[in-house]
Amino acid sequence: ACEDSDDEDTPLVFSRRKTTPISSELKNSSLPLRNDKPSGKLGSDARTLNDRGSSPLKGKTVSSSKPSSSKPTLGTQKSPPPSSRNLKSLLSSTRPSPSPPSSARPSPSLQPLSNRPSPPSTRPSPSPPSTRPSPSPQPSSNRPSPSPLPSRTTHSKLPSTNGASSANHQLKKDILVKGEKRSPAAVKEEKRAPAVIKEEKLAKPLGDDSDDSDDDKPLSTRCSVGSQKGISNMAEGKPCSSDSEDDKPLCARIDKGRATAGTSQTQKLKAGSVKPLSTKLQMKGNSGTSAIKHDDSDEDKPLSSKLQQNGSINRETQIKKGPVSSIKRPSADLSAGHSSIKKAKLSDASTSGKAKQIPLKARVKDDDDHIPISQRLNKSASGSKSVPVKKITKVNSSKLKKVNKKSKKIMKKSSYSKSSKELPNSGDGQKWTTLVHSGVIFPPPYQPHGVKMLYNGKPVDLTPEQEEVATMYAVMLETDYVQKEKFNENFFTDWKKLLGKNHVIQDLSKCDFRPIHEWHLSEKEKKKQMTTEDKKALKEEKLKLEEKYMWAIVDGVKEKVGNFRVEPPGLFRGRGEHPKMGKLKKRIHPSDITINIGKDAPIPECPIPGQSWKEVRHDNTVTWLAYWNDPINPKEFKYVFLAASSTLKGQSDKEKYEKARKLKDYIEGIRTTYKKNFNSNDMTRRQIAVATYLIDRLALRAGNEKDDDEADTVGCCTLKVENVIPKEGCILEFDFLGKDSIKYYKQFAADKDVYEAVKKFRQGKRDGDDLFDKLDTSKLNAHLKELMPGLTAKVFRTFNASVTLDDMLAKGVGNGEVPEKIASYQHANKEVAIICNHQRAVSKSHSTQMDRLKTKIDEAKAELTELEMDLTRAKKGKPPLKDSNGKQKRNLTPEAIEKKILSVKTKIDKYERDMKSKEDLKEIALGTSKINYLDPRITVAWCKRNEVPIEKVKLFLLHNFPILVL
DNA sequence: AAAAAGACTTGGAAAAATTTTT
DNA sequence: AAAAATTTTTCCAAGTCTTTTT
Repeated sequence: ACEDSDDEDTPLVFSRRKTTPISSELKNSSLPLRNDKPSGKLGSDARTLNDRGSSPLKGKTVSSSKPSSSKPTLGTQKSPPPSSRNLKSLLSSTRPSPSPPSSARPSPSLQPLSNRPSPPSTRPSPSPPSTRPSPSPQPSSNRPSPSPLPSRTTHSKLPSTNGASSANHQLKKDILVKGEKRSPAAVKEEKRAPAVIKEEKLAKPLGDDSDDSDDDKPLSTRCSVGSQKGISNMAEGKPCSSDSEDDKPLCARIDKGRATAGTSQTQKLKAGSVKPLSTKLQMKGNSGTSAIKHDDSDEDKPLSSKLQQNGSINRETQIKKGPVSSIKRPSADLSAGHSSIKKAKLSDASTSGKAKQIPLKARVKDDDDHIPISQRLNKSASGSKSVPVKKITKVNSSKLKKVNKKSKKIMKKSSYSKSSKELPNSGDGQKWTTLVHSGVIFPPPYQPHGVKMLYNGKPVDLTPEQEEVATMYAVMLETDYVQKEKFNENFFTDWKKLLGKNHVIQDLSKCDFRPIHEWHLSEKEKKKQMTTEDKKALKEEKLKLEEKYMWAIVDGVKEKVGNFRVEPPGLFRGRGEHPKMGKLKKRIHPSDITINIGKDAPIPECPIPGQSWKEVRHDNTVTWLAYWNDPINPKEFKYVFLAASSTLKGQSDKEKYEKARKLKDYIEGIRTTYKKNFNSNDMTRRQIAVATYLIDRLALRAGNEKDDDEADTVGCCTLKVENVIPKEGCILEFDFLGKDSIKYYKQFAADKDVYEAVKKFRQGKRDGDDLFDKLDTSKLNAHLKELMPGLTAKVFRTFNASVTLDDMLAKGVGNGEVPEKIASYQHANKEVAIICNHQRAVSKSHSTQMDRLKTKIDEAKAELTELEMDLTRAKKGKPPLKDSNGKQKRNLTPEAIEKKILSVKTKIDKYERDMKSKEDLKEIALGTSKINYLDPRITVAWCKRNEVPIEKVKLFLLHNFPILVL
């Protein structure tokens, strides 16, 4: 009975496709495709627009993507933009709850605990705050010698507050639909939908069903329930976890104590913080108000329930508002418009939006496709300009309807059977039925520049091949790589092969690449100096050349291709201490490339005359369009896939989030299970239990085995004895290099049993030995799969992210203005990034920028002082003093001066906030979590609840949210 | 069962595009 | 107009996890 989720999804998917075909001018247009654009990919759309794109079609000028976000007044007040509606409907919950969004929900407040001042990071490590991957040697991981200090910056970030409890979620409640009108057709569609939803509900294990039901129920009920729950949860939350003890207080304390001076904030401990998810989850299950079955269930479970609800809701809404949805989806809209109808803009003002006129090419021509999402959103928000928007009319709706129906049916059938996995592809793993694309594009051949490098101070003649490689090195002269021995060694080895044994160049240290480097710089400068027009012309030319490679037609739908450019030759830039850094990555030729394409599709012509593809396949069980063997690691492949905005990717993305949601229903049982095994006599079981615990609580990666010819990094299963140090008070200190050689440092207050188990696992081993000697990822995942179908270690990361996001957002934003709300969203995003340990190097200009802000604040403060003086004098009827330049200022009334004072104060506050947030985020990377971890549905629901236009949350512009869109 | 293949997702940094400030 | 700051894309490396082979 799990399948429900699928059902939900389905509709969406279909809708996209339905979106109707747009005729894009692209060559492909002839085909029967629909277009991609609207459909699913928001992000893509945006890009398209910007880029060049695609073409514009009917002349509408599409406003470029940007416009939307920026300036225009927020869309909030105005009638909700179409897009928003859609989203809302989707996410939001179900029904049109009459209640006003915000008001209804229970206040999230509750957790007194949380405030812990997060102490500055403590970490003992003297590590210089400098950025991370400093080449500094400290391979803690391997050797026996325990690594001294973490060289890189580590950040252990603790989430300061813990979100442990958090209120529950009121997502559902929030959802309101603003009154948009739906087209009749839409309505009809809606009706159908319901059935599907119900089914889904049933399927879920725990309380899912209830969720749905809840939706239906009256708001009031829900609300009350929700609030109660919230409370209960809170209470429960703490208690339940033994963690609670450890977590917060201790950790915090500890951290502080140990805190090292250097990097501060980031590295705080996080024990407490980590947990949130779990606690929440647990709470749910337990939550008290049992009386109301359904309701409770929904509300009780914070995340899961919410999510589920959302999902279900979304569907419903969507369905109901068929029209609306169509609107949202760019595609749909587009489609409609495209063919015949491109009437004017939508009726609503919103749609009209002012399009910014972006010089971007993309929109220029065809636009339909591209415009979609972003625009819509934007438009509504921004004012209205007259941009012609396509209207979605009956036609669309009708089309949509049809499609939906079909889709629904299909979905049901297929998805039904299997609950979890393969929604998209019908059973056998088939990924597509027809696939048409143009292959790949190759980098231009090398153009010798003739600039001579020096050897022993004398110019050296090089053949073009030799010069090409020398240039690759010369270009990297300002990077850290050239300081690394391994890099130089590998480079010289490969270059020497080209030079030949008896070449004059025998020693890299006698080589002087600066002439070539300078040439490179001047070329760069030249480019920079080109006039805008020339640049534009150049770009267009490139676009024209690449245009046909940018699209593929999958099952009749035009989709964007991700990386159709074959990687150019270069020197391998591995991360961390990669043994292969500096090796020559040789040029890829057509004879290295295998193409995958539909059986009936024309085989792409090989772009290089006289050469041919290595192979052409017609494998519809995979999604790649082409691949070649990685020259650095011949056993591995480089694939050409569709862009993230494609339906195919969107689908799997959705499945990913769906799986995380499902985990909520199982998490309690899983936790109970592993706790039981913490003391198991069976060492393998015990290790699995502890590893699962760490993955659950700390969101660690699985940790597959690695070869010796890769950088030495670890994940959970490959943790070494030296990476986990038991400290006083049940504290475990984690210190290791994870993916991309990013340092992970955290002091974590573990369960007593886990703490003891770790000590036991360490016994009799040396620093470099595996902590979990009886474990590897396949065993761990095999075990997880027994607990929940489809469960693997990485699902916990997504799950943790969802719980954290949900929790943080549930805390509420008060009644601040939109910018404040956005800040709270960003804060939530930051917590997720912290949990996932997503870090970035501090930018070189960081300190400069901070200084600059500081100066501004000082200036503003000086101004404030002066104004206050003027005010005092004005009240006494005296004229203001002269300003710093000795000029006489105008006489102002006290009221006017007070007004000025207020504005200066506001300005100061803003600067201070900016400064704080900049400092807080200097080493945290938000991008990855935004793109890969934040469930768009949660974001959309939050936006609705808080009346924040989603375009304000950049997330949406970035990717496809097919999901949301659903 | 374990190693090798294969296919796809996740990540940080660099580059490019935009926007804001000077 | 130029420079600086920011945001968005691109690039491609580095993981995860599944499937196939040995």
